[in-house]
Amino acid sequence: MARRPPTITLDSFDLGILAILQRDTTTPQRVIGEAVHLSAPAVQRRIRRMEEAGVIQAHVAVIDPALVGQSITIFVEVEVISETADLLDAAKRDFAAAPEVQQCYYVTGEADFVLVVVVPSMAAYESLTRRLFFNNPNVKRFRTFVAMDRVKVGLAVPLDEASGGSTVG
Amino acid sequence: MARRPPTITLDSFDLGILAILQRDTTTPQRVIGEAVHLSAPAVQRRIRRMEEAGVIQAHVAVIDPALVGQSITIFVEVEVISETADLLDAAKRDFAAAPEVQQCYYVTGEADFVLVVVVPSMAAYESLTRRLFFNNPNVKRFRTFVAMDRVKVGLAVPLDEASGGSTVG
DNA sequence: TTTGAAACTTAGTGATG
DNA sequence: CATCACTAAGTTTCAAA
Repeated sequence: MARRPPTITLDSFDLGILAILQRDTTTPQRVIGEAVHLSAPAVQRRIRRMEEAGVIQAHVAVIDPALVGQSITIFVEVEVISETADLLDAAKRDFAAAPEVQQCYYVTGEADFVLVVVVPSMAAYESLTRRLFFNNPNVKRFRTFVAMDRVKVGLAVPLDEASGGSTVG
Repeated sequence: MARRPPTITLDSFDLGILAILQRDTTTPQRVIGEAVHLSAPAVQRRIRRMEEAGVIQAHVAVIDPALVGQSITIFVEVEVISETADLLDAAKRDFAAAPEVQQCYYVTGEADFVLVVVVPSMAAYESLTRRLFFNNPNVKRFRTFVAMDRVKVGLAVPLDEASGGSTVG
């Protein structure tokens, strides 16, 4: 596991680099350098520094689920009965462990968890609900929202390059 | 824009390659080749083919929102008044255009849209709700779920390598 | 058709000023 | 931080299965 120093300061160069990388990691460092007015080695040093700091968590390929036979995206709100720490942790582990679960957030509000699920069929989803929800005595209820259109999908973070720099701990 | 042929067949080699790339795009083709028992050029040809087919949509860096000053992730359910095609399209365009909106799905069920929003503060979120929801006469109501824990975040698709191959149109 | 081996080209990396 | 030199990876070519 990568160590994460408690704090890191990002200047506008770093934010400019991030803005490019979160759209296309294959961009040559030389081209990035031209865009942010820096040499390629300088760009590389900043990228490595941000990787070590945990700002850049990974470089991944984005796959179209429909083209690999996983054509259904479902949104699930889950409400639990008991919110004791250990029961919550158990639920988190169960949800996160399922490969069909793309994303899982523990939230405030009328629900306790929100999941984004990708499955090949409704039958597969039904099977998943049995495994994750009906089999879990701590799940009070869940609501299903089937996606008819993936209007916008991604993990891109808004990088307001306007603000000079950001120091975060 | 990349053209997308109507159909493509993926064999177990392709699925093996995808399984690696959606976790780490920086893996050298030579290493991928060793993992799936193929030479580096063969791996490269298959990657390019999948890119052209749209199976691989992009290669992106995953950024920790908290470390770039965007520390709040919010989940929003939106219900609209009228579901005519043009009003829906307008809503889709508005939501997708906002950089704070990381993901947007048009869904069935009690809500019409589900959004994943990333903002630096609740004030910024309030401002966003004014812009996207209160200003839009077609938005009936919306419900907010603030994420207290990002249990699992990613776009990784379940690739059941077990199934020999998949043909999708 | 698709593969693997080798040559080639380009990008990533480290040293120096 | 930029320039240069070096290494390693990505890419093309081509012959064979």
